[in-house]
Amino acid sequence: MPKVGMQPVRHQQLIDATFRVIEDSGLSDVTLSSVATEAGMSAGIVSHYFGNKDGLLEAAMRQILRDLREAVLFHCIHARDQSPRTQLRAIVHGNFAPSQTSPAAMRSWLAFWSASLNNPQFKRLQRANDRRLHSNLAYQFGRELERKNALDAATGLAALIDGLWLRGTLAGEAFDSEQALRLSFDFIDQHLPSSNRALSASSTKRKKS
Amino acid sequence: MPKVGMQPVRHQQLIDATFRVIEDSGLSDVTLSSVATEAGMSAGIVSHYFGNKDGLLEAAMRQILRDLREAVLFHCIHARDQSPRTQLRAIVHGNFAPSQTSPAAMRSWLAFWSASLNNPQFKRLQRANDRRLHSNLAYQFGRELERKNALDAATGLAALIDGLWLRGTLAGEAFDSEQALRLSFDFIDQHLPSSNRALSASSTKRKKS
Amino acid sequence: MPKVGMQPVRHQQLIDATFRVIEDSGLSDVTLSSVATEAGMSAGIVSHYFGNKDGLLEAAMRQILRDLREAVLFHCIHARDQSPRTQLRAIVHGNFAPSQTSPAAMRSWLAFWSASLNNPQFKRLQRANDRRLHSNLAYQFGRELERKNALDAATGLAALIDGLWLRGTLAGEAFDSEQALRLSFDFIDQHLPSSNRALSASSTKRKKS
Amino acid sequence: MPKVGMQPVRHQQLIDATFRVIEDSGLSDVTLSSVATEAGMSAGIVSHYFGNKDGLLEAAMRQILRDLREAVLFHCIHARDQSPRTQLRAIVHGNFAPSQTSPAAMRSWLAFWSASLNNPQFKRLQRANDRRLHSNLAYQFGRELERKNALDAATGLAALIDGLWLRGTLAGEAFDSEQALRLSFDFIDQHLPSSNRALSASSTKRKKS
DNA sequence: AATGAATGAGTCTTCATTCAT
DNA sequence: CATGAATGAAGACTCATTCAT
Repeated sequence: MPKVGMQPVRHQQLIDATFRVIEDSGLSDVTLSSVATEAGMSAGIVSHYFGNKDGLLEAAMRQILRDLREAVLFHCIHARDQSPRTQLRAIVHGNFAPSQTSPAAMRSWLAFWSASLNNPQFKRLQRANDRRLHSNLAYQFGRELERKNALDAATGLAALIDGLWLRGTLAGEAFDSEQALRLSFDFIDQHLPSSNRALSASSTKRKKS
Repeated sequence: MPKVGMQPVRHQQLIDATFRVIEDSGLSDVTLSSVATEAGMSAGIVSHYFGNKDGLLEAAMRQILRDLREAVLFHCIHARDQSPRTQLRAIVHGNFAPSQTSPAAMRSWLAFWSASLNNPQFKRLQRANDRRLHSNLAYQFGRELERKNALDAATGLAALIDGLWLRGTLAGEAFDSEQALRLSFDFIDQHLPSSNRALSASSTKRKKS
Repeated sequence: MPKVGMQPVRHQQLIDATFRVIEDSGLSDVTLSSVATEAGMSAGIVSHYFGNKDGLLEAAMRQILRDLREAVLFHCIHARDQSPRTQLRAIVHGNFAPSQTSPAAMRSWLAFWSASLNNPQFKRLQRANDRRLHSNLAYQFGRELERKNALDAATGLAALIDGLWLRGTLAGEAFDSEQALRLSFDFIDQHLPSSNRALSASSTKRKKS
Repeated sequence: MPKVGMQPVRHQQLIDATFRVIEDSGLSDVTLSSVATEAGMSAGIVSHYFGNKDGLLEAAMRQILRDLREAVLFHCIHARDQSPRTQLRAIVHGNFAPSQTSPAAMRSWLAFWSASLNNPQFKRLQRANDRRLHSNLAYQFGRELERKNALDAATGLAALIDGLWLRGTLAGEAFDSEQALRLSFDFIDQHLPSSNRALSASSTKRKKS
């Protein structure tokens, strides 16, 4: 009973199953069988839809990247205003969206990063993503800072975001989004001209002497 | 040609070979054969010395962690003075030491991080390392800041270091130590009380309007 | 050429191949490759069907045990009458049935016995089999003898059967079923009350003095 | 410090170690390393003394056979008298001597039997042993019975002994020597002319009707 | 005499992939 | 469209054996 239009559905089901396997046992346990079983399908199905294992993994990585893009876009669109500070905060928010801080997502990101070091295709996808974040941040910082400083601020904030995310992932506990946001916002405030910084509640205080 | 006292030598040769394989082809290509071949020995030798593959990988990870500890320690000991700012800079310096930013080291770190998500032993080692960095930073910040702010500054700087390191690794080009140091030092200066910050040459400048 | 419903067929083919290998070269030469080759299949097939080597061996042992049960049952059902003497003879007959005295069967039994000393699963199967034989014998002897004597007779006959079987196996020549039956039947006659024994033609004769 | 005359000592130590390994983990775990470790020596020592693994195992089997011969001989020599019945009992006693019913001995016998099916050298040793038992028994029975009957009695008693021994071994509990002796003695009494049998205390009793 | 370092062949097991149905 | 049987290559691990010291 061949059904028409099953392709996109099956694709999605298999990709979702892949993430569940990654979450449960890591990338090294992603076998075509385990994914097929997790998806409730037969062993040969993955090759049928994705050609081979790499095809599946690439599709999974593209999914993750798309999720991130959409999360960032969503926060930027729904931001209170278009000011650099608000937009920067929105970008940060998108990067720490639940879809990115779930255990499955965190494990997958790390796995893909690791894989990207030796897989040209993964590397391409991952670098495009890196550059997009940096360029978005640089654009917003650039609206208030000199280009050189804006680039540094963007590099710093991008690193801070990734670092917070990485340490959160490796910590083994649920991701502390609140702290991540606070530290990122502080960084933004400290780099944007002081008029904005005044609004920040969490400026660093000197120790009582 | 069996010689006595070869154990430590062979250990080191095999661990070095492991890093070379990781650098060339990634953790997933670390095979007992590939390591043995790289080391110019026979296939059974790894099990002979490390019990099994996990034993080898654990030894390799311990090596990396030890290298990092020693790099940090070295910079702290040889720092100009004991001031928080100098010591913080020394810690940063250690984390970006050549032994940590070589392609082999960067790939290995990423591989071990990824593996630590599903390997309890790796996770333990990695978390101990994370905590050491954070506690070192918190101690130095704590000499000038209130405890709460010191902890936040430590978390932020640790994240910034890891993030710079991570993005440098993924960038696929030689690591830009100079930039990493500059951005980290800026972070330190911006969190330590202003008397010290005045010395910083790279303060953020407002865009010429 | 994947066909549906091959499972039971393949199972049997592989078990048969296992027995052939045991017959030809002993249990220690039962290799997944050797079995697969003997069965005309590929190396990975055994794991596919039996999970692992132990699964195959256990299936083979179960087969042997089932064959014995069926041989005994067959002789008991087709026995001339239900008298203890006839039924005991039937049990003996079943134990020396051709399916149990073929070289393949004899080697396999010995191999499994040996293995059962260190393999709990094998030991369980083998002990259940031992107990069944003993309890069957004890039941029949019990119809004519006091319980204590019946148990002793059962133990003795079971031992005699196994011993004849064992020595026949180790002798290296074709199993002498006729002798085994005669000696076993004598044992039965000597333990059942004399009214039955009178029928026996092979009573022990005193040496002519 | 090379010592003279160590050879026989080392030989014995290694053979003893072999039996301990067989007792603990079965013949399949007898590796040159495990034996050497058990003997407190180095890995290469077995090859040094026995040439190769088969040499060790053959020496071990010879030891077991010698132990049996000596146990039988001991009981025959120290028997009360030279009557066939007493001598047959002595032979039985020897076969169930502690040195033969220890767990180590039982496991070793079974292992060697199994191995003898495919190892010509083992088969030779084992068959010589079988024949010796049978011929000893046949000689004693032959002093009272016609040759044909004596041979049958010998075959039956040999089988009974081996069967009792085998079932005792497989039972997994400590060997019940008392029962084995009683059943064997009964067999002897039932085959020797009745004048001797009258002495037997355990004649089979008819069930109370 | 004795050690133990080193080798390399052999075995079990896993898996991506193919393909007849 | 979908299944799952079958293959065969590759990897981890074991172990008998050799041999320089």
